[in-house]
Amino acid sequence: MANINKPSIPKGTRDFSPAEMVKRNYIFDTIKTVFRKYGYLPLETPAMENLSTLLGKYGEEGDKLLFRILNSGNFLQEVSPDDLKSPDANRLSLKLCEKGLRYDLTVPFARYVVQHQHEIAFPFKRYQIQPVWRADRPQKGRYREFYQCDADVIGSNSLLNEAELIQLIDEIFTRLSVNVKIKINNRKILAGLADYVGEAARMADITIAIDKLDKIGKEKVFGELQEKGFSQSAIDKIKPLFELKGDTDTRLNTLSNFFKGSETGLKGIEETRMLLHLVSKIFPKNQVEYDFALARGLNYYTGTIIEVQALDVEIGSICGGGRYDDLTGIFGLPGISGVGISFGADRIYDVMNQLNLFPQETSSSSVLLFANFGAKEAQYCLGLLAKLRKADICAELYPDSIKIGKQIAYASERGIPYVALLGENEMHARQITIKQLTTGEQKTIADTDLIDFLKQVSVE
RNA sequence: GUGGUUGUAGCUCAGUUGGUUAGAGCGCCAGAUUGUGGCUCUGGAAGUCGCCGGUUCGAGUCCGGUCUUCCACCCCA
Repeated sequence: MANINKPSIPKGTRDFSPAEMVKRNYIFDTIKTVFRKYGYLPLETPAMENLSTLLGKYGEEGDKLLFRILNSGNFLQEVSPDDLKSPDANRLSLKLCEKGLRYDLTVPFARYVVQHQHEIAFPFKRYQIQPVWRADRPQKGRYREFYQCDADVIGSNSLLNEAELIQLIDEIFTRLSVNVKIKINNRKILAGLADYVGEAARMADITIAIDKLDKIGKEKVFGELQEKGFSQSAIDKIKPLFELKGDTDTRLNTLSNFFKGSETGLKGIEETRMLLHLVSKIFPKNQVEYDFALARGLNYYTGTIIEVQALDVEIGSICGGGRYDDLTGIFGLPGISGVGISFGADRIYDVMNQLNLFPQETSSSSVLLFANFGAKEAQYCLGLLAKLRKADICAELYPDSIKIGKQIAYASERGIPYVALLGENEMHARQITIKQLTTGEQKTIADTDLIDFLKQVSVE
């Protein structure tokens, strides 16, 4: 084993083995099936986008996490000595790179909608399942390449869309047997809050701090607000809002008293009430609740925000989304409202793996392996194999004529349940000896009965 | 991006204050069994101790750098 260079993959990326792919595809297939059922159409966009499409859409933090692609050819052409001396690395990178890997699926989708606006029938419902890349520092459940499964509807203001998405979330997690809590909130309420404390311009800081409530507790949230320079009087005004008690109606009513002066805040409360009402009509199997502290980082959300949490495993959110009123405005098409959600397939995988929720499936699809007894016998098997395949039975022939024991061990390892032993004796008698690997049982049948035998066996 | 952490055989891990040829279990390969996997027995292969450099007569062990792993921040799926 003289390895010149140990092979490896970049930090935060993964290989998926066949066994893992079977499980991953189970998740993707479930999600896709439900997306289609609700009328969402497939869409794919390139792995790379122009940096101008991506920059500035995810906040300052997000810009840092974009993977940039070095220009081809003489990429130093545009660079001046001043650029190299400048402490602003970003300035240099803009001259070296004009493309970047996509950071999420929503922004490329917005780009697509604007670019193809004349071909699209609005409201446009699309789903998209593709990897995205972030130059984040990896941790458990956090990768630099991971898949997002998005469903968005753009070109409609109706809260029916939000309700439908919640129904869709509910159905997908029910199908996957993952117990979840679906939390909703509204950015307008958070804007109302910022309004209320007289810091309307600093809503982002407030929401980021509030988002941590679950994790660090309210004292630390106040501490963080203080650190960020909010006045004590502003913080004192926020405090009572953290003490909201009672059911959702009561809490929303209390809030609306606070927000009397804020039109936006009241609108948010109204929307939330309406959405909860609509959701009550679809009888979700999972819990749907209003969460005042839900904020979500992405700053393009303007209305409803949604986040889904697994109940039985400690992990970040496994699905999230919301309404963005003007995402396409940046690309020159203002006034089009959209709402969408994104499933984090990798985290869903982790959750299901920990809870053992994947259905039992063999990693091999073949039910039968013909052992290879030699050139003559192997050729004889080809005919039988062709018949099996014509009958849509997955079967294969071991390609090399090695020890039978090895071939059986191979089938066993592959999870193939039956091995056909067809040597000279069987060949002349037009028979097949079939060994079932789970039990070790073995019996000889006429070769004309093979298809019936396998069909019967696969029904069991 | 900040602070910490990890790396020894395919895998999980030992390896004493720096001292000969770096070990174990599992796995792998071969044979016992030339047409029968799992069990058993016998034998075997496999490691530039993450990488680069330094200190030393001597480094898996100490120091620096770098990459990787995981964790807490930041942020997020």
